[in-house]
Amino acid sequence: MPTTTRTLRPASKVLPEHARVVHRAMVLQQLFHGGPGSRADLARSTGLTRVTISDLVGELLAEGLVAELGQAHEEGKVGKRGTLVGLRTEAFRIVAVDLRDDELLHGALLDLSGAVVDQRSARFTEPRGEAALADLTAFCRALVGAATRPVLGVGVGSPGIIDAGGNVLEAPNRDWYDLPLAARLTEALGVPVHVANDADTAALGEFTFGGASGAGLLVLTVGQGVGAGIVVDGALVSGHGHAAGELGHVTAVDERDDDGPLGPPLPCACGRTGCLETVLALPALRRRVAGLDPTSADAALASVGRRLGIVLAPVVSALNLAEVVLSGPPELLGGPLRDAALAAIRERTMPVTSRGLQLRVTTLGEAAPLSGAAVLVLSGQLGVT
Amino acid sequence: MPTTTRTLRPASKVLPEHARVVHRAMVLQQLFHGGPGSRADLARSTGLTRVTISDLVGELLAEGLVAELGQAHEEGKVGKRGTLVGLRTEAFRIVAVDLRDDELLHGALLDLSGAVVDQRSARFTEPRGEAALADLTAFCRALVGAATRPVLGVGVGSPGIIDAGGNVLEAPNRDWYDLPLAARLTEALGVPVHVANDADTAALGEFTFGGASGAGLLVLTVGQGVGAGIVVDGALVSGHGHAAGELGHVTAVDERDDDGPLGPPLPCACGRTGCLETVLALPALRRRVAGLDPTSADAALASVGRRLGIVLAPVVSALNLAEVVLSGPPELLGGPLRDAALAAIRERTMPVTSRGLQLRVTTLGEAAPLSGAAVLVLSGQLGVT
DNA sequence: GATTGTTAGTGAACCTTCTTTACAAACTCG
DNA sequence: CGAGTTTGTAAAGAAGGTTCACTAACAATC
Repeated sequence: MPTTTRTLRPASKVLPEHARVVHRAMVLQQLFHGGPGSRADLARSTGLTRVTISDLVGELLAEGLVAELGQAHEEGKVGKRGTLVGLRTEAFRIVAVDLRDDELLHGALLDLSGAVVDQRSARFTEPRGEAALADLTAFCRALVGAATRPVLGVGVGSPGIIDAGGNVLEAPNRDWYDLPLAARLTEALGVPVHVANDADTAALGEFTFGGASGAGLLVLTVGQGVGAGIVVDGALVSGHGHAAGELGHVTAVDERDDDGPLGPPLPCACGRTGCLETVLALPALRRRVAGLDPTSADAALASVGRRLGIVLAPVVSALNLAEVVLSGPPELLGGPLRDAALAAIRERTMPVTSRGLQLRVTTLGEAAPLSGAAVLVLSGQLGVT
Repeated sequence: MPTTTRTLRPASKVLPEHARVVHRAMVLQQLFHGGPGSRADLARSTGLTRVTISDLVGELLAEGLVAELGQAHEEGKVGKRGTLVGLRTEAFRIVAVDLRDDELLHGALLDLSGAVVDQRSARFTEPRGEAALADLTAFCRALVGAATRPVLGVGVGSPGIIDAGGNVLEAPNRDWYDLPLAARLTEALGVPVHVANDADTAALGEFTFGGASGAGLLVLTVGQGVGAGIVVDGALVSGHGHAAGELGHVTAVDERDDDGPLGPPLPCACGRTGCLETVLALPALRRRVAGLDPTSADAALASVGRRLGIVLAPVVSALNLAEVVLSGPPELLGGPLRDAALAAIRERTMPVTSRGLQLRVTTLGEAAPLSGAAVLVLSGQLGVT
């Protein structure tokens, strides 16, 4: 009897063509992360036979997704040289859109390696409701039109609660409720569209391009608001109700913190007080350090970092995370804030938990949300992450 | 192009026989949860064809796992009556062992429905090291020998950090380090053995028998220590380093809580102070309420509940959990403690997070850890959860 | 009571995809 | 140059699913 993995609820049946999809994805995944290789190399790294790999590669060649790159040259190796096969990263384009900003639509064209080929922005005529959707559609259409190569798909990172099918359940910022955004855009553009929460796309971007281990990753996006995307055991956590990662409105400042360096809990847009967002969102951070001398500013940032660490400690412990990534301006998040957060986490969790923990600021910078949206497409269309 | 689910890293190849295993598990799963049904019923609920189901059922009949139970009788339905097929829950036994106690080994024989058929305990001659392993082996052997039906497997819930292969990475209470417990026991007993962390087995038990939704479940085990098992998106969270759920040693009481009803942070066995365990573990709870009149005792329990809620709030938010279950004595955990914890969580998280949240004490009672260990076997051997 | 329509279960033929086996081509090394 | 390796592909075989076709059993209706 085979030792099954500890994955419960298999849910849906398995057909030969599903196996094909999985194996295809494995080949693409290997080429994506491992770079070009011979068919024999692919066979070894995937565990499939050379025969099967030949067949799959033939299929991918026909679709134009991969190309033969000539002979492998390795000195001192006996035997026939393999034919290198590589992903044609330059032959396709991905459209990525970031909807986090209330005023500007941010978008980019990327190739399959995730490199940004073209980047542009547009102003919302109206950032809410059907008008916003119309703006978004036009923006996407323009990006798709600007592509000089076939477009593999469109990835959109949007604030709000979004299910796995790309339906926006609620996005107060855009006044969207129960909007089948992916379906609407797919229909309008004639191109596959994938939509996910902006923090989730950030997490995907970090997972794929940020060198994240994938064993347990939390990406905290710090902007107008605060959100989080979580990858556990190689999969995004969506949560019951698809609202996982809503860390921005967890209480971080108590009444009893009155006397502390942070001052009393501040009122939050959500109607409560002391939410993490009231101290960690960019406007709050900027306000807090404005006009302070460097030493005081550092102390102020550290006090925010400490509160962040206190909120994160239970999450890090519960999930035994390997990595926490702060996504936002490094000049605010990178220094004392990060250090204080990490110190607080270490202080408040077991060594076994904090021992392997990394806490760092994203290395992807500005492009992070767009890279993540691109991963949405890579994952959805090619099975590559 | 098929819309793949958002599961990243397919990892391993898919063969026809894997498909068979999955489909077999789907049939068993349906019979387990849905009770007996005709082959046609199974075809409808699994999505497989009647032909395939016939084939699979034939295989299961031959193995003795299922039996035909006569004709289905439904009034007012046209057509031939189906032959009911049901799991032979009485025909096999599962051995479940709970290693949480430092003095006693707890074990049981269960049938495939999870009902306890026989229950027994034994005293450790020595609860640590190789001696403890010898005790455990003998105890298991006795249970397996006592079974009057074929034993499907042995499930063990143990404290400590345990990987998916049943290797105990570290279990200080038993002085076990890097012990391949599942392999050792399998070899000694000649029966498949599955081992997991006690909190994880508790979570599995709750997931399977406690009517948990499965969309997001955290089971907090409160005993000598405090641990947690987490099921997210239908799978146990193991964590980088397999140490997920280590909530017992998250700081829950701060220095600044000195003046509060809980008093100053207490020293913890782990060397730090103010850990959740120092207020929530059973000894701590009992000590706190000892000799108090009911009103004061309730207040004391509520103050502990509040600290628990504060620790859980970030976790509940981050994972958008559907359900938190407290596993332990209901007389301590059920009343004011639970209420205060839930109140604290509601107070400190967004409505969208707390709205769908259930917080309750386990309904499985004493049998919870053993049921969970049994699920380990059901899951490992039959794919049923 | 015969007929009609529906449902259950199974056998036969076929499809897909993987594997095993076999082989030619290309390369290194002695 | 022969021996041994490695690559890539063709042909045959195995596993497990599906569709199609059929028989059996049953309710309802004429």
